[in-house]
Amino acid sequence: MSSPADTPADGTPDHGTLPVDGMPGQMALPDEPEPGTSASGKPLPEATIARLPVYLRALYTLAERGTGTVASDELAAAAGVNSAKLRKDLSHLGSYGIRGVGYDVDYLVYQVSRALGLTQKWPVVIVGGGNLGRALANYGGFMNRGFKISAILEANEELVGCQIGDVTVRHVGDLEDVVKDSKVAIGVIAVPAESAQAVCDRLVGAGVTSILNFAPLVLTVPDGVDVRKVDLSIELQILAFHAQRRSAERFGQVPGPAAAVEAQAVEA
Amino acid sequence: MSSPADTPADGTPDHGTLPVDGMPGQMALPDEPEPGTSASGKPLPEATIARLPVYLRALYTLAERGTGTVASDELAAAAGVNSAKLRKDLSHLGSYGIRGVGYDVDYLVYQVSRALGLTQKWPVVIVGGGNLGRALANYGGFMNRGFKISAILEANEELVGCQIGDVTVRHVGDLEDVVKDSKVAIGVIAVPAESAQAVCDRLVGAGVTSILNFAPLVLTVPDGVDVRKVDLSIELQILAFHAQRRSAERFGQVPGPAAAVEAQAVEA
DNA sequence: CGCCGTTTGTGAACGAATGCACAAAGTCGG
DNA sequence: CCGACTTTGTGCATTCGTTCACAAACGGCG
Repeated sequence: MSSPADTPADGTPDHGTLPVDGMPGQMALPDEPEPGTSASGKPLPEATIARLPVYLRALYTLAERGTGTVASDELAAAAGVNSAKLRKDLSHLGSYGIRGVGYDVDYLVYQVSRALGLTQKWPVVIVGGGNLGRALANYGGFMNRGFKISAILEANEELVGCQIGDVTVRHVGDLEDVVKDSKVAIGVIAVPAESAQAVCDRLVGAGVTSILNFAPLVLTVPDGVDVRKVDLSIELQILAFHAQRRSAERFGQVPGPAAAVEAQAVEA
Repeated sequence: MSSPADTPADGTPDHGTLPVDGMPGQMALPDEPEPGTSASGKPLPEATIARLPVYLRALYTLAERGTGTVASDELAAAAGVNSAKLRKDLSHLGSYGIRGVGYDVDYLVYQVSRALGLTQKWPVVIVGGGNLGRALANYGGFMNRGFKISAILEANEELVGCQIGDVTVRHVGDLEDVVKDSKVAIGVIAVPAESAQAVCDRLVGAGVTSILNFAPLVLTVPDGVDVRKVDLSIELQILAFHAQRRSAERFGQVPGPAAAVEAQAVEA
């Protein structure tokens, strides 16, 4: 826990050549807050947690570009948020910036990763080897940082045995074995809505406590299981709402999709 | 409020055979609020807008099951939210429930659809014919309600000409033509991060004002263009955070993915 | 060594969203 | 026609999140 032996950026910080993955060499910290709690002992605000991955991605991009330190303004711009918000978010993790200078990129990558629990690789099982499952498996550089695909499972016999990335598709019957053998705690559901609840039940039964659901339905799970959903069409519908709203402002009355474009074309 | 000529469920409601698509027969309304504004003239809360698609999906499910009316409790349960929240959300659209009874399902489907601007079909162009683009095109019943895929565009010559669902993949060079010809107002970016900004610029240049971005980077757009992003890995990272937090509660110290499952197995 | 410009971290004001609890408004049975 | 029961719609208190604005802290320079 303690052992404040070395400073964050130890003596000669080797910016430029950076170990983008894993924690930098010997970065034991002054005092690190408990996982999941802010520096003050209070739990991290949910809104902050949701933004940390965005910051992390921006930080990786900066790191790859060789940026050693970054000010909150720049990082905020790269992440697409307000700089005050960014500073408050980061302050919940601890005081990891240097006044008058900014944040050490590598150091912050490590701190944010640690806060999110990504210093180790979580084994993940993807159920569903269709287009969506394949897209997920190939999400590449970002899926792989902090996660490892233990298996891709599929009911369709024809797909079993296929290679997706460096993972071979196995039959969904192996679900329980995979979860047990690889100590999988996170399951991803990428199957049609009809079979989603059944898959969910099996995942939970096998011991999975975190589920990411891509199927368009509300899953029922027992207490203690964490479900998050990603709906590919909800965001589209929100866009439609705003588009309608914008075009309704130009005209007096109800617009319709086509009118939206005409209005836009007229003004351009 | 005014002109109570026809009740929502007119005389003999033909529940069971329902025109799931489109607005029910002759449901002219007492007074409909402007698109994008609540019944009181104030704009709809953003949080409400984000939940309307969820309600809509739950309503469609109920409608297919032949449910004629539904109480806020049931609908809330089906949508996975608090019933008070649901009622408040719906009240922003207008007073479309019947006290002591509940909501007429078909009628509410129409009202929510109208609020979201889904009474007409928005033409959408999907850029990227990879796994993700295909998954989107096949999202089926929910992608199609309120949206119509004008084209799927792809740079890889080998994929051009393929059939995805009932749409033929065209070359990305046709982007401007497609947008112009079909009066597309919504573009979906499903290409690798490297080319996403370039695609975005072309979409905006062609007149698209709403963009749904699946590429893992922050897009830069001029004012007046609405961008929403869906990041397949962010939700996973949030799950990792909570999983870490849960397992940290059981033990005293920093856990790691494997420990999480062990803890879970022990208690089960 | 002390001053100056810069940038963080945060208290405080504001605004948005949630959830409670209940009156108003409807149905249904008698 | 009335009274009991059900369910909506909403005022209110509270919690959560955002934004402002500034003091405290840092590096660098003369």
